[in-house]
Amino acid sequence: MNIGQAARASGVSAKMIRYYEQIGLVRPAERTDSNYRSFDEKNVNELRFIKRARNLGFSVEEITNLLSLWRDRARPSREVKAIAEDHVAELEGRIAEMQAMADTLRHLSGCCAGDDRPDCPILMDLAAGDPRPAGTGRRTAKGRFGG
Amino acid sequence: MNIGQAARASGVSAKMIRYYEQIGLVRPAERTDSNYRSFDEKNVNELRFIKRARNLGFSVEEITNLLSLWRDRARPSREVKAIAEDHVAELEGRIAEMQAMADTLRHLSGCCAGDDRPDCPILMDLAAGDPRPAGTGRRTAKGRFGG
DNA sequence: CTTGACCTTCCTACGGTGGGAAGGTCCATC
DNA sequence: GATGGACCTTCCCACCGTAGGAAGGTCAAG
Repeated sequence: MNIGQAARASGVSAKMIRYYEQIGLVRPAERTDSNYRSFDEKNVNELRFIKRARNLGFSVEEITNLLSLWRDRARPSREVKAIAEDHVAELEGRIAEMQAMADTLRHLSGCCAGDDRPDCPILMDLAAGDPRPAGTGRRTAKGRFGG
Repeated sequence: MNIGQAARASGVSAKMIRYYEQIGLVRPAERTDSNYRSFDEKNVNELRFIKRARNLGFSVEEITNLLSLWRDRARPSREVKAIAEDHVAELEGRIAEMQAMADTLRHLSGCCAGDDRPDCPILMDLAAGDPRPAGTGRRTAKGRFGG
């Protein structure tokens, strides 16, 4: 199986398969005589696993851990659950922050006439409002969902 | 006012002030004879405006527009409101996606014993679940809230 | 005059994804 | 056996916003 076929079969782009190999998320694929990567069903299953985990918002780092637990037939489910719960907590934190932003903006929008006149509570708030740090615990890394 | 003082007064780091100048979000600051940037109250107010807009999740691009509306005393509030509403819609979209992820994961976590045994519905789902694309309209750019 | 706090520019990294160039391979068709 | 096109390879660049640090200049206080 070529990288393109593996990509279509797994839903992970060829570009990303190479990237995942490069950063060590998956083991380097076998190579043919002509240096083409070669994939089997097992590889594709792993890629699908990764794809689904990404769709649930897990970072590559978290997936590294999930993958090694997946491969370990003797893993305690406790460890998997812990990763999942941590991730849920992080998601909830980010949701709460964005919810606060959206709430504030909806309120301001509601106060804004939205007509031809220049008076605008949204701009007034931006110009004079308190800093409003959008949640206290600043996220430090891992800009997920980025372009 | 030095860049450091402006940074403390506005809540925007010196690093970011230089960056905002570089990308054209703010006009290049005046310079002293020794090539130090020099800021006045007006500059600091602008930085505070930016800071608050960022805290509400606006992208630099959106802030560019907000700033020019802010400076334009004759702007129609309609335009400001439109930007705000667009942004709220985007926030809501992202919130919904993350909510779906969190819901799925909470469900799976709830099914997982989380003990020493290896049986784990979370891993089972990742290994065999359907692709579950976490919302249909893939976001394309602007990883906000990143590292 | 030294020390240390500040400033300057320039380069690097992060997360994850895509775009594209330059060159090699494989297969089918002429 | 040549040719063309679909594929592969590696390598570099971009995005967004933020931070870290190096190498060197400046300023004020001791």
